[in-house]
Amino acid sequence: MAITLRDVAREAGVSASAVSRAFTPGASVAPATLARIMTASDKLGFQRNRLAASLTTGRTRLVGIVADDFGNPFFLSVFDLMTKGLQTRGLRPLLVNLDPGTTAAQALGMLREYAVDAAVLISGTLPDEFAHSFRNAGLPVTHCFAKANDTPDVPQSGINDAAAGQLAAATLARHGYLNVGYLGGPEQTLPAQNRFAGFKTEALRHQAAVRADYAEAWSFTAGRATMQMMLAQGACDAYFCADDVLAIGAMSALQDAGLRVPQDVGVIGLNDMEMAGWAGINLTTIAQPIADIVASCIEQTEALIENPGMTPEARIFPARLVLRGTLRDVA
Amino acid sequence: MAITLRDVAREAGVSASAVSRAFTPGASVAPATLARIMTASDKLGFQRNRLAASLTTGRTRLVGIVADDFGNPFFLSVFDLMTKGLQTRGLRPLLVNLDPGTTAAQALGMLREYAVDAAVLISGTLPDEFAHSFRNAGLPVTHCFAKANDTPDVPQSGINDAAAGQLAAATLARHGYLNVGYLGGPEQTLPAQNRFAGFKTEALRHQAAVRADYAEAWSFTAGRATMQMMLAQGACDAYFCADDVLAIGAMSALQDAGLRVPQDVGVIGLNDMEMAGWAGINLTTIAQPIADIVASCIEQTEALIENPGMTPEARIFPARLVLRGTLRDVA
DNA sequence: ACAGACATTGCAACGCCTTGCAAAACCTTT
DNA sequence: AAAGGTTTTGCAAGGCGTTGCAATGTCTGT
Repeated sequence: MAITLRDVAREAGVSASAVSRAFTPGASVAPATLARIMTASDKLGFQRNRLAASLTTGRTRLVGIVADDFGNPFFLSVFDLMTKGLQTRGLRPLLVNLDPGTTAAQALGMLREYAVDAAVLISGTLPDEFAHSFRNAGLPVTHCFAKANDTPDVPQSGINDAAAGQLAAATLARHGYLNVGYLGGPEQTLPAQNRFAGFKTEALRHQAAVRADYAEAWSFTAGRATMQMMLAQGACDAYFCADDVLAIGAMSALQDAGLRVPQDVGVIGLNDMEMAGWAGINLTTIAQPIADIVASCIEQTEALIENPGMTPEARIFPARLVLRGTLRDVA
Repeated sequence: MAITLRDVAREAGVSASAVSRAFTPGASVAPATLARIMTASDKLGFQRNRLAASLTTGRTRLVGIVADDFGNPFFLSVFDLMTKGLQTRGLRPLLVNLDPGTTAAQALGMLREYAVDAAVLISGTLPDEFAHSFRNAGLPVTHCFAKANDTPDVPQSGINDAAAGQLAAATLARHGYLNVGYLGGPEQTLPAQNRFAGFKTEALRHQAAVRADYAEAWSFTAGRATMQMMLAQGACDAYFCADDVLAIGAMSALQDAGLRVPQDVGVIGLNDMEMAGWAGINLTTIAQPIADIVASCIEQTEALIENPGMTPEARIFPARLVLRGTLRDVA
């Protein structure tokens, strides 16, 4: 059916090895032979089968992308950057979309079945177990948007969540808010915890009163519902929402409660997803440098494939304040 | 390095064929043997290499997902459904993210290199050339959210864009709008054209005045900019925006111009993406039944893999009106 | 207990490509 | 023109599974 190496070899009057070498950068082929092979190959429409090649090379150039949150638009840009980034390096993304029931072992099975060269975890909410069990199985794995430990056991790239929380608190303090609330994502997720930790200590340093609540999910609806609950117990001056979608949901609850942002209440988000900049939302937020993070993660993945023994490093990128219209002016 | 069939065979004291058959549903293996093999396999942590298998079976169970719009949040749900749907059928999505420069031939190459069993095109804006050249190369291909011809040359699933446009026009008429505008996506894309065609004829049937403009992209910013232009030439009573993101952008422009929705101007979108239902947006829109469309497309893909000669069919799904708060009440 | 039917198993070849090795071809150099 | 050094090339084995075929084993009915 499909055209094989041998078809091309026959057509060009050379051996199969010659053809193989013609398609292997750096292999030794005489220019004239190369030309003949290329002509034959083009004529026949040959495309070498990377998977057959992988049998001997042990490399598929397939990278497993494992993700569990296709609900948050933030990740759309991440997938875009990630897939394009991999592609330009000649790597191909194989998607594994975890639904809540999927175990680490199952996910690992899906990846091993296709002999991926590496896996990258895209998620702030995936339990460590995934990274662990992949690594224990000898599968190179990196973590993108991870919790960012100092001594991680797999390479990771992301922001320092605690520092981002701290930045949020400092910003609110600078704008004169002294009674502040934290609206996190699901409590058992690391980012929700770490962002709060940084937020809290910094807020306390400014003598602010702090309260916290956690949404059921990183979603508009959950953010809105949680803010409604928080309001029932009295409003704060300002809220730090651990994610922009959460913040947008929260603002919708504030509006319904007749509170104006920023006149009555201040709001600051995190992620700086595209929507945060839309007129009508105009959310002040803390930006993750996602292009840098994704690029770094790809680099780490490539490095890890080359050298699986490499000691894992946490690459921390600076979060940046993006001032828009949801905080009152500095006094 | 990795555990192979033969390792398991040795451990279980059987031949390699036996092990292969143990993992092939429907093959003939004695229960006792099967049990021994499974024990050995579990003990060793064997995972069969589908890619090696594909060499002889000619099937990789890999499906290429080719998409070109990672900007529109609408597609996030589509990817979610598509990848999960494929996974549950034991198919694995290999992503090809087209950037504007990528040619059909390049995309085809990426897919053939990995011997995908089929490709599914997810996009309303991809030129026909992609479907054509894939099919000509003998690669089974289906089109999801396609223009939906009556006699397509590849299987496709989607709504009837013209009918959706018609529904929009009829809805606006029912709500008493007689001076209506159409805000489409890029003019050269089929959905933008077809939605307008249906919209226009139906609007004219109701004696409405119709005007149209096309945005540069299917994005908030483009929708907003286009609406600003349209307003400069005098406002209509109501607008049909060919996509929800466009509609949200348009509403932001309307608001800036001091026009209230729905009191001064009506807006109706298309897609019913999650965000359309958010409090604060509350967009009246026309829903695509995306779960059905995606499921149908997966079915078609499987069918096409089984039987590549199958005559392609266009499966058209009904678009449905979702009434929210951006049209004034029916008189 | 035996012929016949059927289920189970192993052998060996095959799928497509890569690669170590040795032979062949080509250049230099003297 | 021969020796010696480089490049190029082909051979053959190998990677991991599948599968047609023939051989073996098991069970049925009589």
